[in-house]
Amino acid sequence: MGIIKYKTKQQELLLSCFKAMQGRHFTAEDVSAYFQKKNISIGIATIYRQIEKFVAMGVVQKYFLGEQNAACFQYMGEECHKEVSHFHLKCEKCGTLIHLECHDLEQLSSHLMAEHGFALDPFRTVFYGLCQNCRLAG
Amino acid sequence: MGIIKYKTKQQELLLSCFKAMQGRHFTAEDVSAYFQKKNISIGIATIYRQIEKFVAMGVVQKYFLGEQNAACFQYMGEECHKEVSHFHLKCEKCGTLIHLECHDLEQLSSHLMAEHGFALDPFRTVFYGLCQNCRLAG
DNA sequence: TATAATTTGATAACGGTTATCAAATTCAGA
DNA sequence: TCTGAATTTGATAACCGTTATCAAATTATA
Repeated sequence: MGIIKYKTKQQELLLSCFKAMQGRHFTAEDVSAYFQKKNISIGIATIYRQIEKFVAMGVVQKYFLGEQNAACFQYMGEECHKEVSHFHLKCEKCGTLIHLECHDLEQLSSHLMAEHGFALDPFRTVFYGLCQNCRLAG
Repeated sequence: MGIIKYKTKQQELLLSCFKAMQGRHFTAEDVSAYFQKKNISIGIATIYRQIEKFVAMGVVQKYFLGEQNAACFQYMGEECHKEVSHFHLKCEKCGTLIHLECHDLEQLSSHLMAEHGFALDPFRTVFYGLCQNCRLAG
């Protein structure tokens, strides 16, 4: 008996939405808007509740992108992809979120573990700073 | 003409509170409680406003510690310490915040700049993961 | 089916933070 | 040291993302 005990059509709807947004980040509000555009009625509480269940199962990843921003989610595909490691850079100026798959950055994990005994969680860690555009613009 | 145009006693009070909390992190609520305990009346809006001014001046550093937690601040001392670079590790399990001054980590900044054009802001970036204690405790 | 367990959804509530705005304070010049 | 303009204060309303509430609807089980 997993986290989901009863299958509902809302869960199916959510999965279809996640697939439509595969590869992209989305907020609970994005999901709500997606269904409104399709004239499908689904309560915001249900969206939050179900997303959390998918997160608990590893089907959806949750990101905490600082300040009082809305939580950000991403569909991880049918199977669990907990092992795929990519990092996030967030521009403090324009707010752009950059996905970064860089092997050099795995050195970081190794270093933190070897020297500081710290097991980095790349899913939750966000690097803040200035993106190239904003930096050059001024 | 800097950020603070008129000197007020509330600013002095806040500075005295910051000094009393030197080295420790605190929330706006902590500051409010500090003054309540001393029977000093100061509005919560003023606390938030003034802290933001000190943050803008670099006298106080602001940290975003994930989820819907309150923002965390730290007094940086009399002078600006914008150049001193230390990183933060936050344990997802026990919540401990570890200050890390490690030169190897400056490689990270260099790498992000050189390879990805990204100017890392170490004050705002928090590394999430598991601290040694929690990792070994399982 | 009938029943119990669970989910849904409208909406109230929550918590940290920001906006509002009249009153108080600060500063500059006379 | 008064006067007036600029700024800050503080009580409180508003905001926004999220969670709690709870009766009604849905789902699984017998």
